[in-house]
Amino acid sequence: MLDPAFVRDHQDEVKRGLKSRGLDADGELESLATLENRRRRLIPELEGLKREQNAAGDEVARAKRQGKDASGIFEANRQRAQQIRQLSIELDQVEQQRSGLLMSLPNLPHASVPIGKSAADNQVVRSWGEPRQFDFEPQAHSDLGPALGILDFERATKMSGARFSVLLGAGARMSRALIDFMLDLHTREHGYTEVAPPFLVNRASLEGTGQLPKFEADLFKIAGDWDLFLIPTAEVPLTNLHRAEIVDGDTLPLKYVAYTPCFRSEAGSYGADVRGLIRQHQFDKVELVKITRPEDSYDELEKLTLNAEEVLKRLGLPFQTVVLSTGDMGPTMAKTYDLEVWLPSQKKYREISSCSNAEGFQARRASIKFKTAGTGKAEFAHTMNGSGLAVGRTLVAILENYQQKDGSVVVPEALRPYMGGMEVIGQ
RNA sequence: GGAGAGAUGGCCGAGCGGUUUAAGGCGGUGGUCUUGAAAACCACUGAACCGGGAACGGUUCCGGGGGUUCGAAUCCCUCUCUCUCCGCCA
Repeated sequence: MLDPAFVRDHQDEVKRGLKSRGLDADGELESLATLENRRRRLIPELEGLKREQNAAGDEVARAKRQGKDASGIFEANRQRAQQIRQLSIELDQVEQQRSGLLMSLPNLPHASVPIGKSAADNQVVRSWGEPRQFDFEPQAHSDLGPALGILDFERATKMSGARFSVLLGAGARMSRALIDFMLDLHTREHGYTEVAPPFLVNRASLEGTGQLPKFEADLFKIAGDWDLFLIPTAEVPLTNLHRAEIVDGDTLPLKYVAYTPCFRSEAGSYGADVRGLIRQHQFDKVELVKITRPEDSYDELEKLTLNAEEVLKRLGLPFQTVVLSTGDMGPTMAKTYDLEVWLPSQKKYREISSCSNAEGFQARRASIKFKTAGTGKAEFAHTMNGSGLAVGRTLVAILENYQQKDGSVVVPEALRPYMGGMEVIGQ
């Protein structure tokens, strides 16, 4: 949610920001301004009446104490009470419409974000490593994996349907090793606190991070008399750790890392990606979340992005980091870096991590505030998150980048201690 | 799943229709005293919104929502959560 006071006082800036996302919200902003005015007329009126009501209550109490009859003022009180009821209903409606509009507006892009219409306008900010030159035609992971007996799509379809997968033997082992490796790196070297959160969350949590109310269709909801959803990312439980809290400013930045499975229904087909591990209804991810002071958030976003990049470096996987253009960014985010890993079979860099600063957008929806002892009042924090990394896609990248001519796969050195010293899969 | 008891400020805890502007205590902050500290004493001690340049003033908030009433922390309904006992269970 945008800051209502900022929207009220900076109409043009807000219009411009939303237009850069390709959204013409002039109509919404006008309605919002009207509601804002009505609200600010109603509140003082209502408060004045309540003040009178309080005074009248004292008067009755005083009279009763003195044994007098106070029923003479009851008629006036009754009329005022009726007026208060009516105004309250009116104010309620205004506030509901107002917050509905506010909740529907996306975040404003940060000034450093390139303006563009789509992913084509994203900009590469740096790259690392050189794509390997193969002296044979590299296979896709969706061929390599099944051939090695470590990946099985057909049996997954039998038990769960399309876009699920089964990992077997060294494949399952490598997935577990990757999770361990990533968690160790981020907790021991990057200072994040490991969290094991629930995989089911309520509606309020998803509203806090911005998945609801707009994107319910992308989520798996639990059947029966439950208002619970499978998490689409650990960003949801981690950011909601401090929902409706005022945290001690001295503890900032808060840094959390969690491994969780992620569940996304995302209807529709995506060509070749449907075949392999790239786009699944269920996938594993190690997620980084930070809650920071507003003035530190862009520094912290840079650090968080580097923390995610470090995983790829240690695994020896070539990648590039791109800053998303205004047209390609998610609606809750003010700035997003994607890490894209090299996939030899596609001869392309493909997204493996997304690191974003939501600024105060989620903090306002989820009411995450901080306050430093002695100095002033509670203030909304900034929140950010990034994959560190998507485990399934990392497995894909390893299989494809470390494959050998005979179809075996070398285990990256950094991962061997986590796999009982295994050096090669499939020999 | 069954039976029962609860939810009050940072924490504990009183209040059960109108001097509650939420008693009292603990904790915290500042001060007095002291060479310093402790103790004692004094003062202050949350959030949201509205008006205002600010100082400040006002309204709301006793788990959430709804109702009864001139008036609700207090009465009624409902939801959520917590605790105790029984059953089941990794």
